[in-house]
Amino acid sequence: MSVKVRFAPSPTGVLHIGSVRTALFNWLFARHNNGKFLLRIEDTDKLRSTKENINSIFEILEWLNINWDEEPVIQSSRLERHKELALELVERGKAYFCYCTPEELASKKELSIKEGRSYKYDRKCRDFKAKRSNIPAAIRLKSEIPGSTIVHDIVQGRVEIENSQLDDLVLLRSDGTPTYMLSVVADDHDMGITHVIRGDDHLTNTFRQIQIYKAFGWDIPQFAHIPLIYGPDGLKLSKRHGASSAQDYRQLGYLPEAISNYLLRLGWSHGDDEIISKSDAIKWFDLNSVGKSPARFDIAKLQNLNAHYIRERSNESLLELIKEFSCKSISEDSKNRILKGMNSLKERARTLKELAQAAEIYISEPLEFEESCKKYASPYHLDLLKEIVEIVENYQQIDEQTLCDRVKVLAKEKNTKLVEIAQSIRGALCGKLVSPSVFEIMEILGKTETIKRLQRYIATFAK
RNA sequence: GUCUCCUUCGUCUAGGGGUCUAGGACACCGCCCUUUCACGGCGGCAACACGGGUUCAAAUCCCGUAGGAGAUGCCA
Repeated sequence: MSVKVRFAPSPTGVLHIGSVRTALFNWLFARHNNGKFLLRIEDTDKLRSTKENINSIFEILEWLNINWDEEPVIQSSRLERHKELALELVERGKAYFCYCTPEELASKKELSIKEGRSYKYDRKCRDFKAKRSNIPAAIRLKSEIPGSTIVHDIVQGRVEIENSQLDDLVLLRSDGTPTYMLSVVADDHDMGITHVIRGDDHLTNTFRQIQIYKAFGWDIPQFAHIPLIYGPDGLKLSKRHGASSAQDYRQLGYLPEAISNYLLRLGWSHGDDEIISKSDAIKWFDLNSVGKSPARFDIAKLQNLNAHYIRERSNESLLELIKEFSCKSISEDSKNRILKGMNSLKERARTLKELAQAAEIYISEPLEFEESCKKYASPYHLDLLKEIVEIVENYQQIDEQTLCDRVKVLAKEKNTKLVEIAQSIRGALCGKLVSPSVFEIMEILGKTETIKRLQRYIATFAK
C-alpha cells in the first residue's frame, strides 16, 4: 500500500512555525516513500477561519516549496457527510443523542472542580432509547468503558491509556455541526490517509479518535506524533516570543531553504550532518529517528544557516530578493553597482534585511554619519582625505588594486597606519565603519561619486 | 487534581551495556588572516537532572524522586 499523508491546518490565524515543521515532515515522509502529500483546510470554526488565512497558508507552503498532490480538501464542504456519519453511528447503537445543555454541563463541571474531583461527562443520556423530537440534541460516542486503548506511535512508541479515562465525546453538536474529532477521523478515512503525522499535542486525542475508528469498523492509520517547538524559555512558542509564524521569518529576511533546513534539524538528525539539501533530506528522512523530546527555537542557529544559504545564492537572485527589503527604489545604475559588490556584501549578511541595508551604500550617499565616524573625522583625518581626493582625481579610472597600493604608499609617506586612512574613507563613503573593502567600494562607485562623497564628508566635518 | 509524554554542553543533537578521557553544530572566548566588519583556518570553555538497583562493566537496562511539557471543550 502506498503512503498517503496530509497536512491539515486550520485557517484561524497565520501559519505557526511549528505547523510548518509538521507540514515539512509530512511532505518529506511522502516524498521519501514515493507517496502522496495532501492538504486539508480545517475551516469548521467559521468564526475564526478566513479566506486570507487560507490564502496565506497556500502562499507560504509554495514559498517553502512544499507542494501538494491533489486539490486541497476543504473540510467545511464535507459537513453533510459528517452529519450522516454521526447519525449512522446512532443507528448502529455506537452513539447516542445527548440532551444535556451546555449550561447544565458547565455547572456540573464547576461543581466537580470545586470538590477536587476530575471532571468527566456523567453519561446521563447514554441509555435513552429513542430520540425525543424537537429538542436540540448533540450526538455523543458510546465509548468503550472497560479495558484500555493502545497506540503504537512511530515516534512515541507504545502508549496506553485506560478507557475509564476517556469520556463520551461529542461527535455532532446540538446545532448539527460536526466536531473536530469526528471530522478528522472521517476525512482521514475518506481521503485514504495511511499515516497521520502531527504535533504531539494531539497524542491524547488519538485515543478518542481510535475509538471512533473502531465504532465505524474502519482501518486505523499509523500515527506519528512529533514534539512541539518551544520558545527559548521552554514554553510553547507563541507571539509572546516575538516572531512565531512562517510569515514573520519571511519578513525578517530568512530564506525558505534555511528555514526548512533548520526546522528539519530540530528534533531530527542524520549523523553529523548540519547543512542538508532538499534532495538529501528526502533521501534520508525517516520518522523513526525523530526525537521525542521537545526542542527550543534558537534564532542564532537559524541565522547561521541563513547566512550560509545567502552565500550559496546567486548574486542575481539576491538582488531580486532584497528589493522588497530596501526602503529605497533601486535604479539601473544602482543595480549594476550592487551586482558588482554582491560577492562581498553577501558574505557579511545573515538575513536579506541585513543584506538590503548593507547594499544601500551603492544606492545613495549616506544620509547621515554614525557617531563612530567622528573618530575618523578629525582635522588630521580630513587632511588625509584631501590627499585621497587628489589621488583619485589623478586617475582616469580607478580600480581596487591600484588604489589600495597607492594608499599604502601614502600611509607610509604620512607615517600613519593604513587603517587610519581606510576608516576615514569608509566613514565618508558609507556613513558607518563597517563595510566591505573601501577600495572595492571606490572602484564600484567610480571616480565621480567617490570624490563627491569624500568632499561632502570633508565639508560636513570641517566646520 | 487526573492521565500521557519528556530530561546528554547555554541551544540543537550523536550515542542504545565495555571503543566515552562523551563526538559534531550553533553561540561564546582566544589566536591567525586582515584597511573595518565578515568569510576562512586553528584552539578553548562547556553536558549524561537526582537517588537507588541490575551487571565484572551503565550516559546506555529497571525502579523511584524532582523538574518540564501536553491533554483533560458542544476549539481545532
